[in-house]
Amino acid sequence: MARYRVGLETRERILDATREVLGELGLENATLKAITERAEVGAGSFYNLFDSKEEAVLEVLRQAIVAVDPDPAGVGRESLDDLIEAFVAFVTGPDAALARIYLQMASQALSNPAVAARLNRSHRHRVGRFAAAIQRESMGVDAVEATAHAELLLAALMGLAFVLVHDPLFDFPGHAARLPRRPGVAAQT
Amino acid sequence: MARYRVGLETRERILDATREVLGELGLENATLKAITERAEVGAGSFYNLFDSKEEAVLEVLRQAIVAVDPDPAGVGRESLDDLIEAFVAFVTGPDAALARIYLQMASQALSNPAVAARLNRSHRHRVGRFAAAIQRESMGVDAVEATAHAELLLAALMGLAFVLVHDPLFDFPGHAARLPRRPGVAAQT
DNA sequence: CCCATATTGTAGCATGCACTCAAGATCTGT
DNA sequence: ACAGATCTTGAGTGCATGCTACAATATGGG
Repeated sequence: MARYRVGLETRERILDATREVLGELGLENATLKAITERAEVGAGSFYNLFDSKEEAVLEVLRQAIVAVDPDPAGVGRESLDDLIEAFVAFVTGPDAALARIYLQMASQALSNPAVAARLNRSHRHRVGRFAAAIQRESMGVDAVEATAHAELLLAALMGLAFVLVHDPLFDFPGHAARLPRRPGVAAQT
Repeated sequence: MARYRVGLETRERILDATREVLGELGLENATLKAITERAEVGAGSFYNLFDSKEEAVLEVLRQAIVAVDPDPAGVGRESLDDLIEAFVAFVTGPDAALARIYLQMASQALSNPAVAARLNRSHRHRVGRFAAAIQRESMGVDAVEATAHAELLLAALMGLAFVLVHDPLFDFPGHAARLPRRPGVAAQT
């Protein structure tokens, strides 16, 4: 739709505003008014560049899903520390808005099967990456054990991220650093 | 407001319906219509027993916060296994609706400081209980270390609970059982 | 038997939302 | 500089939905 330079710039400005609003106010309050006011554009301008509000929102949600699992080129090479560090950077870095959006999606999915399925795929993929790194670093660990540990690590990272969002003073990087890098002793049967 | 037996019963029925609707449809879709239909009650009847919709909803949210941290009498006595088991029971047992509601609140809180503060208090209290149990069972662990480990355990439990909600086939109890009961080796500095 | 309470469901009111449109401003290639 | 395409505006439309009140009827209980 956008052909002129100004149009493309406005489009970006609207997407930025959408991302900020989603991160700060949540999906529910991400109304057209909130987005257009933040972007400093008229409603008509929005609809010149997007077919619907949904279109802009979905674009940002896609960004969030991608951002949580960055650098796909590194698959098969990166260390567990790298992966954890990347997650910490995702949550505490400049993309924190996307992280908040991702967490919101996680709960939004409670009552939205389509979102849940999408997140699940993304989640399983990340579990695979973590598990592969674990196996690479801790030999003698079989795939099942590595996957289980990966699941624990990711669950803990997500849980810690929630605490951080509720309490901005929470030392997220410190706790993430304490996470056990290799599977612990087997659980009692 | 309710004086007669039938009134009190209807009140309970409405609260049950509110809990179910909140768990299944989420806070957003917990409309008066949804609640009264589920409870098989007219709208007027609802307002004879509650002053507002908010009143019923808040009552259920309170239930969820209490349910996540049960048996306050046991404080100072229970084992870490007990605490973890209680959380597993909370998430997988008959109160699963309350668990889902609790998880929803966790994200609702992203854009609601009042809710966030309330959850934070509840969370810190549970961290304290977990940390105390850890110290009781693993001697030689100082309070700081125990608290940090408690934070990790609770974060992991929350994270695993989210996975379970997204994927009903997820083996939540199995993964919870794998959680390390004592702090691991100190993190690298 | 009588009054207090409970129940119904429709109607009212307000709100807020996504989206449209006609008119004028701005761009950009030529 | 021109002309047509693109961009922008912002009040306005229509719709959906929500919460709540009310007057009439039914039920409970002492």
